[in-house]
Amino acid sequence: MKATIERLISAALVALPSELLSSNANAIKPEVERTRDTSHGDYATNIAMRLAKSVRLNPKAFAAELIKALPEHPDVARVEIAGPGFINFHLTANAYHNEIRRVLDLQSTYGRADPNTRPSILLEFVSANPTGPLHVGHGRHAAYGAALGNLLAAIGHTVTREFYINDAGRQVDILGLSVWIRYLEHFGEALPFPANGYKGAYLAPIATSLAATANKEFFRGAASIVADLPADEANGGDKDLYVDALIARARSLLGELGFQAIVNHALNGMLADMRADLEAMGVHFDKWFSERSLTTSGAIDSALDRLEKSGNTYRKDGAIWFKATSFGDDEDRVVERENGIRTYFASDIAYHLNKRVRGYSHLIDVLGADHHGYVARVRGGLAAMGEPPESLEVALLQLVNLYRGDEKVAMGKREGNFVTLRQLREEVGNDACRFYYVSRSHDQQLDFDLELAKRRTTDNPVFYIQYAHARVASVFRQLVERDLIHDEKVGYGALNRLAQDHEHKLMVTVTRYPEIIDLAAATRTPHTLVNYLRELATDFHAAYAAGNENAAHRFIVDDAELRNARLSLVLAARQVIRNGLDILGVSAPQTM
RNA sequence: GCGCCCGUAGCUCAGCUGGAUAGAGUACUUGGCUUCGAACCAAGUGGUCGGAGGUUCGAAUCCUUCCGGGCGCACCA
Repeated sequence: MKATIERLISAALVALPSELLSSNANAIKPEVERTRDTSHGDYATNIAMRLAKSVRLNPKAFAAELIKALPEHPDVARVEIAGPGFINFHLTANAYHNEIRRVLDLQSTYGRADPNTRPSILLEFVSANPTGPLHVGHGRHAAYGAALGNLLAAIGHTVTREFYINDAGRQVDILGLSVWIRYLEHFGEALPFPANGYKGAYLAPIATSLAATANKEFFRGAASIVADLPADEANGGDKDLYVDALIARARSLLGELGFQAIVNHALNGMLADMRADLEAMGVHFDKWFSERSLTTSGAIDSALDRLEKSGNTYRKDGAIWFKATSFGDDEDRVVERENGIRTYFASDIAYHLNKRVRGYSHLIDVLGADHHGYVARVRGGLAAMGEPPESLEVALLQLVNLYRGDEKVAMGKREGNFVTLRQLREEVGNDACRFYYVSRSHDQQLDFDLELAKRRTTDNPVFYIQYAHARVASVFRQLVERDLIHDEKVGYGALNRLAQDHEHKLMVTVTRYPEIIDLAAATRTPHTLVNYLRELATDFHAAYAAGNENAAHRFIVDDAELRNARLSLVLAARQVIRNGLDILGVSAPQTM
């Protein structure tokens, strides 16, 4: 409907008398928005106020000219000038009836553009380190990323959802070491747990499965392992030196292959757990991309090559530096250390180059707000390698604070006392979880109240919306009980019988859905959709309650035309609620 | 010190990339179930949009500055 108005205005702009014609009339995209106040009609545009100056006319006079040039359209009942120069469009009732019929015809595709009508997007999110289970912070990334992916797909992008596995580097070695120690304990060989190791209980099952598959293949005596090692933190030493020495000892005792086998076992165990966790949350990834593969495939080599060939690297203090300052970063960055080992940043730019090489024109990274400093660096890397830096878009998500009522739940990752995503989902349920995470703007810190999320009452919006859906289902159950059926043909033809204010309001809100999807996708704000669904549920509940005030306003009435028309409207509302919840990854229940 | 995010009703937050009289939920006050689910609805109370300047037809929104809160500023990932 909005597109229709936009087209009419565009047509009027080029049809204006020549002295009023803007030189770039074809390029001007009219801004059309829903009116907030029904007395202002259905849609309004501010175009006359925007353009008046350039044609040296006051906005109202220009608006009058524009209206003269406006083509006729059956959906438009009348057009008028209001306020400082707004042009207000009043639509016919039939325009809305047609849109309701479209909802019912298109069903789950209502509000969706044709697939592949926009550029392909690589959407990377979560990408948690595989050294610990997903926690509540990752949950926000999962829920946001999944919802954003659905929104982008809904407006016609082809979306590849990707999880970047940080399976290279020291942290992963420490993970393998930690599992190895637990494995040794399994066979009764105890050595003091390194201060820098991963102490969490979540490694126990992985160590147990290692023991089951490998038996004593990796068993070594504690004495031989700790012999001549520097002191750990507990004994007044340095925890980093100690853990690195311990890893080196493990490598020498087990051989590189042996140690790698343990690391891989640990990694696979952690990844399987994260994947299961995410799938249970309804968050699916199309690809799990290994950081290690960047080394083995030579992607890092070729990325650094490209940097060097473009003259954007130099050597200093034995290390290789990238001239990040030439591309807007605060300081230059090391890509290869003195010891010949590449930095994390090296694999990062290689990874983003790889995304481009794989053919994605647009890249979106969903990152924690604490990574904001990293954006300029990676963009700079892309630019230095000859890729457009603006092809990388970054959505920064603010922190999640967990509350139980008024009490903040303390979380420390090192201590291993953080609440996992799995615990959260089990406690509050998946729907409340998915909904809550995306209910606030992503650049706002999120206070996740466990008590509120669990509450099955009106102050919990997820149930409020789901209840609207279940209520429609209940109406149709009632219909069956009364031996009636919904005659869609009659309903389609009788939509003009919907004369009540609350019916009209509901109809208007239902038809806003495609505009909301466009907006939420364009601004990367799933919470826009959340707010809309709440409004839609409100309008539905109001229409429903009208029947409690006055039986003549019920959906199921004796008058067959009216009944079927109302049922059609209610069905359209249900469809839109369902489509919206589907994008958010929240279920639309028939009963509650 | 530099960078990013935030500051809107008692509380939690929206505010459609600058529009018309700033909105929801919650809390509080009041009213509404003998047939479609009251897990609901209706009405009311509640605002210096952190402060001060500026940009223009028009600012909660953009710019500058100050105040307050959060997060970053590695040859860690």
